[in-house]
Order: sequence, then structure tokens, then C-alpha cells
Amino acid sequence: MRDAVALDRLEVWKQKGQDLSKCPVRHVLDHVAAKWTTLILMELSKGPARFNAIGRALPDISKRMLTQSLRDLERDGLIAREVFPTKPPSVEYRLTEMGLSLLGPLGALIDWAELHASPIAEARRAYAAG
Amino acid sequence: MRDAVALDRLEVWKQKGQDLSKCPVRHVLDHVAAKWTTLILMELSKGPARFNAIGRALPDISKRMLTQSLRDLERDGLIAREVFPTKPPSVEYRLTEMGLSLLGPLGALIDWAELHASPIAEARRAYAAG
DNA sequence: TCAAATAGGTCTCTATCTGAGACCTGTCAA
DNA sequence: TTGACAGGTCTCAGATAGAGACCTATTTGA
Repeated sequence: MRDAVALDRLEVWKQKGQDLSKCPVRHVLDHVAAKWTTLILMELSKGPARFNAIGRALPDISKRMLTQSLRDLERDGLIAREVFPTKPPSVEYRLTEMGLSLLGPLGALIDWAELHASPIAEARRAYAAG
Repeated sequence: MRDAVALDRLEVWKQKGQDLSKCPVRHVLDHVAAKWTTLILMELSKGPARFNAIGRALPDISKRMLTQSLRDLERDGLIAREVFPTKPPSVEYRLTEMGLSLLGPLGALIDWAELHASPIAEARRAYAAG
């Protein structure tokens, strides 16, 4: 059922003569899916956090990418950025309503990923073996 | 609930002293996130299809990326590749059980994306406006 | 009093990845 | 014999990601 629905959307879009590369769903997926945004959202699902705290939670993200990913998420309204006039000033990031609403579907995906991690690892071994 | 669960996984993983960058969940997400794999899976959700048919359905994918994405998906056991000895030989790709099982969570994400496409577009406009 | 740390970034450089498109092998139809 | 289709591979230029030095300002510690 759901598959058919997902599918039809692509078809409907195409039949509208739209440029598939500008499909909004694709656009959204592109960066919901982007390498770091999922991890950042997961981290913020615990509660608001500051720049360096997020950085520490995700030790292998560079500051550059952290900044960029946070800006992306902010621009799309998934997280909010607030500056506090402490000295030195601190900046807090938190999920918006919309960001929060993404955790459900994202969680389902993570569940799937965890459930299938070992079959996938196995498939890779088999593939590598020939 | 689910958020706490999703979160804890990251924590648990970290506390095991594992290299976060090798976390299997992350690995799986990485290519759910990959630019084309989601679209290919959606296309194959209709039924098995051949190389060029997939290419036609996704007009702005280059052959190079199509080949590469298909190999990735095959290697991880999400799709299967079968060569038929027609002349010229034809190659059919289809979802495996595991690939099929991913459509559910993926569909949820797509539903979300479609539902929030316009709020996101609005957020972007607002952000751009200053 | 000098050094280091914290906070939140920016800048530059390099390595990797992507996309466009030419090319290849083989068979068939016109 | 020329072109079309099938399913790719190859090369090259341009875009993108990651590492890490650097920046401003304030506070802490030695």
C-alpha cells in the first residue's frame, strides 16, 4: 500500500512535467539524509545543546561541517539558534516543533538500520568473497 | 519514547568505546542518505527493472552514478542483480526481502518530507529574508 | 603577568566525490 | 554499413568534505 503511494508520488510529479531534480520531496530528503544532520537531530533530541557540546558528542565532525550542518537545519526551520549574552557569548541550539516531528520517521529508519546491521554486514562479506 | 531509544543507542555505542564513525547504524544511514539510492529503491518498489529503465525513470542520474549506486545496493543485499542471456544480454534488478523491508521506514520519511515541504520552503524564504 | 582554556566560529588547503559525456562490445534491423 | 539498443567503463573538470590553523574576547591558574 504504502509502497504504491510512495511510488505514485514520483510518477505524479513526473507527469506534471516537473523537473524531477526540483521535486521538493527529493530536496527534503537530500538533506534530511545528509551525512551529519541525522546525528545532530538525534543529539538534540535529548534537549537543547550548545555548539561545542554537539561537537563533543559527535567527535568526528569537523567544526566546519558542524557549522554548516547547523546552518542548514536552521535555515529549514528544523532547529532554532539562540545566542545568550554571557561572556563569552554562548549559543544554544534546540529542535523546533517541526524538527521534533521528524524524530518519529527518523527513529523508524534507525530501528531498521539497527535491526539489519548484521545481515548487511554479512551481505558485504559475501559480496567481497566473490 | 522512541527519541530516548534512538538517543540511547548512540550513547551506548559510545560507551562501548567504539569508534563512532564505524557505528553500523551510521553506516546504514549513510547510504540511505546517499543521493540516489532512495530514488532507486522507490523505483524498484514497482517491480523489477532493467538498467536503462531505471536510468530513464531517473532522468538526471548519470550512468556512472547509476552503476555505482546499484553496486552499493547490491553489495549490501538490498537489491539483487540478475543477468539474462538474451542478445544483447539484459540485466534485471529487483528488491530483496531486506530491500523490501526498508520501504516501510523509507515511506514514513517520504510522507514526512511531503507533508513538510511547504513549511520548509517557507522557513527558507524567511531565513533568506533575514 | 604570562599562558592556557572556553566559546563560537572562519579560512585555507587538500583529498575525495560527483556529474557530463566519450567510448566499448556485441547483436539486430533497415 | 549505418544506426540503435543493451549495459556498462573511462577520463576529466568542478563541487564538496575534512583537517586543522587562526581569530576575538574573557576568565582561570601558576
